[in-house]
Amino acid sequence: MPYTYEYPRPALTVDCVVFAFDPSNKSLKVLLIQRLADPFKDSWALPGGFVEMEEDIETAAKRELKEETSMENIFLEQLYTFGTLGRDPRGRVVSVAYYALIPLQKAQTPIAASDAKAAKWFSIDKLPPLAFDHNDILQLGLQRLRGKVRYQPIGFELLDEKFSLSDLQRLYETVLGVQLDKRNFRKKLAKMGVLIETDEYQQNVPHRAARLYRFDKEKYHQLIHDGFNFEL
Amino acid sequence: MPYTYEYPRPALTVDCVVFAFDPSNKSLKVLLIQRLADPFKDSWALPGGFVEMEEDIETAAKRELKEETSMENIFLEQLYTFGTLGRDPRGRVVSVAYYALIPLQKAQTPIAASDAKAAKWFSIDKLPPLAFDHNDILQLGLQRLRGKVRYQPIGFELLDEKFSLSDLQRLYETVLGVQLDKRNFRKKLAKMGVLIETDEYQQNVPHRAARLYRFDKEKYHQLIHDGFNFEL
DNA sequence: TCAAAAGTGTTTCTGCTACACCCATGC
DNA sequence: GCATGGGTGTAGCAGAAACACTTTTGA
Repeated sequence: MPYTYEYPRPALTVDCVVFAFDPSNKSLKVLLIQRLADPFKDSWALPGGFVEMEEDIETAAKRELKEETSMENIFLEQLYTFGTLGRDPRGRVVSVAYYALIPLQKAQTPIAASDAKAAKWFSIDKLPPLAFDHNDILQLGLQRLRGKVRYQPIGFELLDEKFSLSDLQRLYETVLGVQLDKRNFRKKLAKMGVLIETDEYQQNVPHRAARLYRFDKEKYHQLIHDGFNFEL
Repeated sequence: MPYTYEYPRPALTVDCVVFAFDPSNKSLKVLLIQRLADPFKDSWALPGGFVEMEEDIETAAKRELKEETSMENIFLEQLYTFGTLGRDPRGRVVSVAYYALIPLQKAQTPIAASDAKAAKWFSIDKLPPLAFDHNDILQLGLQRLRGKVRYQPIGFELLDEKFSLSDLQRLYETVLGVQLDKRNFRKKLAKMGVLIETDEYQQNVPHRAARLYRFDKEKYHQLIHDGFNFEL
């Protein structure tokens, strides 16, 4: 069933840089799949695939994500469109890259979809060589995450719905690669007033249990509307 | 000469949001073309066109820009890729949008390219209705410009190579939509040390002539390298 | 009782804000 | 000589940074 056009057209794909954060060892992780077929058979690559004709690009990205993680309602934003000649040995392929943030706790063990031999979380400082220009894409995603995390509250997307202040601090320290002062960090967040104190505490920890908080999206949007600026 | 593929493929285009700044009346301008053919014949639209098969996407954007403005070496950055179903009545068309910044002084009168009846600068607060989803694209470009101008020195791209401090201040006031204090603005810039004082002054002004400055790109990149952060 | 992390205030210092007058030039 | 924008310094204040000890819990 062939499709014919008057002028040549590139193929259109999506690729996803999926981040997760493990507070226990302060490591930022990326989801990779191992390719089942050539080109780059057995190489690790970003999850992705072709955009269907009757499907929005972002929908395609969500579909691919669901295949690998069985998760829906994931935080997802467009990152950049890669279309240099020769980036795919099969011919002209333009790829719209997205980045996604998911709470590691909720993420089940990743599933190898039909086009993958395996799917696995990799710590961003222990990455294997990647297929195509996927390393460029991944690095750009990382850069975007680091840039955006400090003036938009997207970091919360990497934590469970309820989290301790120390986990939040560990997240920021990891993503930004800095050391933060506990008291100043808490003071700043308290002043912003976008955290809701719950009555719950950590369970089964071998030390004093930390109180858990939730991010107050409503309040945040209201504050934004009034000209507030989230920062650090 | 038809081209045939096993699966259907969207057409790929580029669209450019081209900004310029007129310090004399503090207005931010956008370049629009008037469409020569259907769909949206006679409507105003962003300059753009199809991406050739053997051409990088950014190269396509530069080519389109050169056709309308006869300028090369323009500041150009990818903005977002628009691909919702139904955004073009002719069928599935995915458009990679770019935004460009050019110094109004250097820009000659825009030229209507082959696909355009006219090309004209519009002040962003007096825009005509636009074809396709081009208003969305334009607004996103504006948002990006406003967001980026405060922590990356891209504003200089909208000024001549040599400019007065007042022009620079007017630019920031216009883009950000705020009023700035002259002394504080100058103090901040002086402290950053990314401006080179020239020995030249404004010509033919009916008042004291302002000294002209240049942006020091070298110095800026060196400072960035040392962990400096441009802001405001 | 020990280990491990949670939780909590004050002081210092730096950087932002607010603010007004004289200067040079063209008409 | 007048109108127009160019150019310059200081004082007060708010917010960031630095910093150490007590509390709770499980083992």
